[in-house]
Amino acid sequence: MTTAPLTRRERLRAETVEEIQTTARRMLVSDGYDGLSLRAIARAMGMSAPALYRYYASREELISALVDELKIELTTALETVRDAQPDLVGKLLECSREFRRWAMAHPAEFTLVFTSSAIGLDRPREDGSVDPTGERFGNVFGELITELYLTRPFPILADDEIDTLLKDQLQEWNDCFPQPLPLGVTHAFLTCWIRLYGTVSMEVFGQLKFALSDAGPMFEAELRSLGAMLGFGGEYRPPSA
Amino acid sequence: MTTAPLTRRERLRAETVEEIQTTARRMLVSDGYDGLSLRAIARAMGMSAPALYRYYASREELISALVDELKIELTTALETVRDAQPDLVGKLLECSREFRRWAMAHPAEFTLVFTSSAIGLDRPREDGSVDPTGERFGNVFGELITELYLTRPFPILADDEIDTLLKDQLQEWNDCFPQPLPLGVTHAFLTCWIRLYGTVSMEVFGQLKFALSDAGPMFEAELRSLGAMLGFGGEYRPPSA
DNA sequence: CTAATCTTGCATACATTGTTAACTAAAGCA
DNA sequence: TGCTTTAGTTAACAATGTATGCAAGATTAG
Repeated sequence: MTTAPLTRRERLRAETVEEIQTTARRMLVSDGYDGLSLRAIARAMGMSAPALYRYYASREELISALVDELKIELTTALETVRDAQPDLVGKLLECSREFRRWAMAHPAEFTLVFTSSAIGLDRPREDGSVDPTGERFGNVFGELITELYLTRPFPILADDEIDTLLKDQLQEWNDCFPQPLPLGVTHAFLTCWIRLYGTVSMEVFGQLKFALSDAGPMFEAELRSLGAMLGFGGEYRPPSA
Repeated sequence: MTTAPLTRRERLRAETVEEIQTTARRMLVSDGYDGLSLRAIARAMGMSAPALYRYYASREELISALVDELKIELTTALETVRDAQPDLVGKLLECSREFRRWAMAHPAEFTLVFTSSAIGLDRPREDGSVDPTGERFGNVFGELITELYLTRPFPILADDEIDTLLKDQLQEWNDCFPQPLPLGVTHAFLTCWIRLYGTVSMEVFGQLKFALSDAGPMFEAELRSLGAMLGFGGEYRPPSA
């Protein structure tokens, strides 16, 4: 983007902001969401609490920034895994696995990010624009499904098999895409995403414990089933690790 | 259960407990989870905050009790809808819809109940027993799927199509059931539950807004698809209302 | 180089929270 | 009648988010 000839002050400020974020994250991980207090962060940094107000207007804003940073980290992890895979099927399988891997490795962070709306963060942006971080995250899977369909189309619902009300909404969303796609593809993407997100979030939130002690194999089974739905069932392969 | 000849004091106490719960719920709905403070509840009841400690050992315990009451309310709503439907397909469709309906009508309560593990409530019970409320809730759908399979079996995975690790876990869970079932049924139940819960929770948590302005039609599409998976695709019927 | 300004931090203060302790009055029971 | 249990009170403590005003350092203008 814009080449940044940082002045000395700006550099120090950026470093402080960075330290605040990492400290906040450390507190989140060690003490949970409740331990994520301004004063605790300041204390851990050897600062006074009001000093943090030089960097964030409120605790809420600080946490929002943290959420954003975590979303970016997760997205970057997905993109890295994607770019390391040679073929499309590998990209889809490994990105899905990386999503779960990240969630399981960072349950506190995952919980914060994906319940931020429930906590009251993630208020709709005042200027009505789209959250760019969220969009970049969504694009990882969106682009993969798109490319999959364009290069080796999988069976989808015909337009007249989709309920009218749903069709209108899918159409509206579709209109935001760079290239137009059959609505059935959009629908398939949503279904897949619901199952992927559902499985992972239920596991992290402990909502599968009633049935499964380790949801990993169930996740793989879902993945296999999703692969079949997307027409590459035969090319499913277990995780390399 | 046990016939309860309530003494006067016990009756008054029960009424107070009841009032605390309803007040707490009112605060939750009006002010969100953050507004759910001991002092606010006491204030709204015209009591002093420490008085609440005669009824609950801590704020956390009070909220846990509220979560439990809400779970019971939701489960009862599901059971009522189930018992009002004459046939099995109707029970399954309408129970699923009632789950979503309750969630949409009570988003604050739904969020509290289904993120309670994320908040740190729902700690495993000290005596290692199973949460009876959770079990009763799970049984609603569990029993319906069971009866569905027993009366009109749907296609399931054969045992040797299920990964060994997963099979072991399903078997272990299966052993808790009154009647033994093929593991494929258990697996189908989990898949369905993940999609049902996934769709509803994502809608309530605002995680589908990026694509859909009203997730109702998508929910119906999921329901139709689940019905097909369970062998009653042809008998799908739209909501009566 | 000096003086004005901007930035970053501090200590203090305030209202609010969960929780504990000490106390009081009423209810129930011998 | 007297003793115990219960349900409530007020006062206090520690911790939180946040607002204010001040001091010292960094940066910049003249």
